[in-house]
Amino acid sequence: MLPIGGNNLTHIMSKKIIRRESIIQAAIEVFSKKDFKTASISEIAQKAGIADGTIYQYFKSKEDLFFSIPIEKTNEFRSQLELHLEGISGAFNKIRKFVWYFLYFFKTNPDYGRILMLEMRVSKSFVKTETYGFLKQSVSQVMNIITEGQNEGVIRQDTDIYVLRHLILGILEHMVSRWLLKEEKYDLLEHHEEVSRILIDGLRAIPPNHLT
Amino acid sequence: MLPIGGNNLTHIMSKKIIRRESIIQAAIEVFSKKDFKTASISEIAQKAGIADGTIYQYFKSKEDLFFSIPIEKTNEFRSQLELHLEGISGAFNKIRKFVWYFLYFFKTNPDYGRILMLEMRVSKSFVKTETYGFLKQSVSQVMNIITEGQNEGVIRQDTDIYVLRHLILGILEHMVSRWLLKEEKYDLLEHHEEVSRILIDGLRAIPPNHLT
Amino acid sequence: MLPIGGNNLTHIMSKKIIRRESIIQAAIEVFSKKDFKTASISEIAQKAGIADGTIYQYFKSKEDLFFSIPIEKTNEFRSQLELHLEGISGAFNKIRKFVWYFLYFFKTNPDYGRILMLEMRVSKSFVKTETYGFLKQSVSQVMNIITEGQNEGVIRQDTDIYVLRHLILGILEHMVSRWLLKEEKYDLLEHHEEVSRILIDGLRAIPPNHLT
Amino acid sequence: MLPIGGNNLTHIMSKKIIRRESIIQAAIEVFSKKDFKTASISEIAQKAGIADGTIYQYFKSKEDLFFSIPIEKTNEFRSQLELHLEGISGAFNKIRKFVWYFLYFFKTNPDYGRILMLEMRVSKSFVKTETYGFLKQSVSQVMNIITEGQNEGVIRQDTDIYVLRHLILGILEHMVSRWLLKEEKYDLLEHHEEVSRILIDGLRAIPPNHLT
DNA sequence: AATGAATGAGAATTCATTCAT
DNA sequence: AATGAATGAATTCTCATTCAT
Repeated sequence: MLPIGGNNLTHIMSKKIIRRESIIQAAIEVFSKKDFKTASISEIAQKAGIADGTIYQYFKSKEDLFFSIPIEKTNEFRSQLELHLEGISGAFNKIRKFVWYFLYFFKTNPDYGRILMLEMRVSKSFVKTETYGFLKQSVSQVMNIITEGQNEGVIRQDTDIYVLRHLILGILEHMVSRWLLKEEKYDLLEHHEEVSRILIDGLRAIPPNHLT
Repeated sequence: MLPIGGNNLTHIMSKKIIRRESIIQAAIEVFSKKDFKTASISEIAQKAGIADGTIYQYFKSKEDLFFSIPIEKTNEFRSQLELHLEGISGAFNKIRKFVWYFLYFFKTNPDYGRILMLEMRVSKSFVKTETYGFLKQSVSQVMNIITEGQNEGVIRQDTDIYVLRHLILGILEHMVSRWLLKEEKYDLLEHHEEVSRILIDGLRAIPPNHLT
Repeated sequence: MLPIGGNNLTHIMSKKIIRRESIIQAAIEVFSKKDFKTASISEIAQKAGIADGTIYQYFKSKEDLFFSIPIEKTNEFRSQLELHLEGISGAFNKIRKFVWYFLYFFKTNPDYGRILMLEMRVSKSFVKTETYGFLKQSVSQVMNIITEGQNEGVIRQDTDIYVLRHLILGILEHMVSRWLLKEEKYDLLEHHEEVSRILIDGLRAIPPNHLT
Repeated sequence: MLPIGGNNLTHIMSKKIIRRESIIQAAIEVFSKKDFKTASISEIAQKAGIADGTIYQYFKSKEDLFFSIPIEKTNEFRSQLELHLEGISGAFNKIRKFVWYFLYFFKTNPDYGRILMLEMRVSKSFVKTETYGFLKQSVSQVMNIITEGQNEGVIRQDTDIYVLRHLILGILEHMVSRWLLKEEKYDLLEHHEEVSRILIDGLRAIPPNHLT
């Protein structure tokens, strides 16, 4: 027979975790439709099926709840990306996969995309958050791939590595943002191959004879 | 001597126009520091040196005022850009100039940049505005340059022209946004040549032998 | 004919002052029935016949409104007291009058009394207010009377003057407080002569032969 | 050996009493820092090392807990006072001792003083409490002393005995209140002799020749 | 045309109290 | 008996907008 106390504790813990996650899920739905100021705690509580006050047992404030959203989502992104990159060799192949996965992730998480791309990414207070630091780390894989490509000799070394990262992420974030603003009316993955191709040609070492 | 009536009318008209512009100028200052919800009509009125109620003689609502900001700024951007492209031949040279001018414009207009890049570009209601359509036109020059390059045979034709445009603007907007969020702590023009080079290599027709 | 502008301005000013006073009057009524925390801005606004928000055009906050109450009341107290002391000579006669007037003032201003005696006088944050300093000044007349009596040689000089002041005010405040807590069921002025007599005997110089 | 059941019961009983007292002790600490409304049950529970809900096993409500505070403290005051008066003869000597003990008690119990003097003494609902009646009894010793003095012929009989009591308690309560509001920055006992002297001179029968 | 006083809807947050475990 | 999660009522203050002057 298992000890009742331990069992009970576990049960309570998981109940708390489940509720916390259900609040975050409700928050994602609400914040993806209205901006931070416009969205209301009441609406989130209602969607989560709990009382307004209960939210404050799990989060210090509306802002705390808001900034808690990316944390689990980022973990999901990062761990899945790792799986997808598994077994792929060559920097360019990895970049192709990264481009695809980035777009795929937001295609399948448009609500979260709206929050991250159209709200947070653009908020000065978010940049000061620790969540932001956490998020930046999470795309550090891009940096690794670039470095790998430079070591392989296939990616140009005449350019600041941060500039290259900005290029890649800038393009991808822009694509996702436009797609969301256009209300997801087309397939976000549609052009992923073309985009990869151009990106890779831009990054490639030993560029072709300049004619211009 | 001109008829007094007409003179008077002109005088009144210009007074109205001048006041309208002074309101917009005040709005740019205020909206660049606070987001749409946080900024207050009162503060704008105070900065413009008029009464709160007076703003409603010139603009239907807070939103109307907000969305009126880009119009004159866009005209300025477009006309100046034309001057800068004057006399330059070759699609790649024009792209280099466009990249430079785009960054230069926001380097010298950071307040407007904050509003356009960190607020409007990301607002669903803005996308539905006629101002948005107007803004899109204003970067149509990029499209012309791309087409020109394709006709010259120097820009790849295997890729959707809209995708190419997104690439260019996505990178530039991303650069400006990051710079603004980092509180303009570095020189926005710092990397403009590297960025142009990579962009052009990515766009270039007859890409080099693929080794990957 | 008087200048319209001036007339108009005066008119507006007095309207603002009148409204301010009507808010304070409503606040006195409400705060005298409920303590600071329990009383609500809504109730005050309703009693003043205006919208909740209007109060915030006249007072920065609930606290600001609360602490604004004593200011005009204190002015009233002080100026009336001066009139009542006019023409009275002799420190003891003045003390008798002061005792009478103090009790009389709160007998005729019980609502204000409840606020001052049962709320403010007992609040640590009030002691830090400038209103508190203002209030202390307002009873400085007591000090003058005591000093006068000491110079006349009729009031004892073996005791700290502040102690004497505390004695007088302590007794009077206590009488008012008890009377208010007992819901004004008896006449506050009932014992004013006895109290004066005892007080004066306590203060008197050349005390009688101590037998104890 | 005593029967186990009885022992156990006693044990349980005392455990309940001890916990009740520890809650009251925690309440004194918390209520002395914040007023009734501002103090929270949560904070009291935390300070007592128990769960919020547990408090409601010992007290009906927050108010009930609040008003339970003075009961034991009053018993302490009364019994100690009796000891201090023991063996002292003469009404004036007793008054001197009473003044001293009153101030001494609050000097050594400032937390309770804050609650009694700055909160309860001023609360209309407290006056209706049975605790209030109990408290009033506890200072009935003053009445006894006054009567004693009148019988001895040393205390004036031309004045209502309740007025005399109010005088004494009013002065003492005022002294304690001021001292607490001034954050105990000086010695509360500093002036106790002067105060006694003046009080006694005020109360004394056959007052000196009135010159006024 | 300009003013600015008045409006009143709206929202985050706190906390005493309950009750299932 | 003890717990502490959940409740939901209650309140201050802000601010876009209106409208009488």
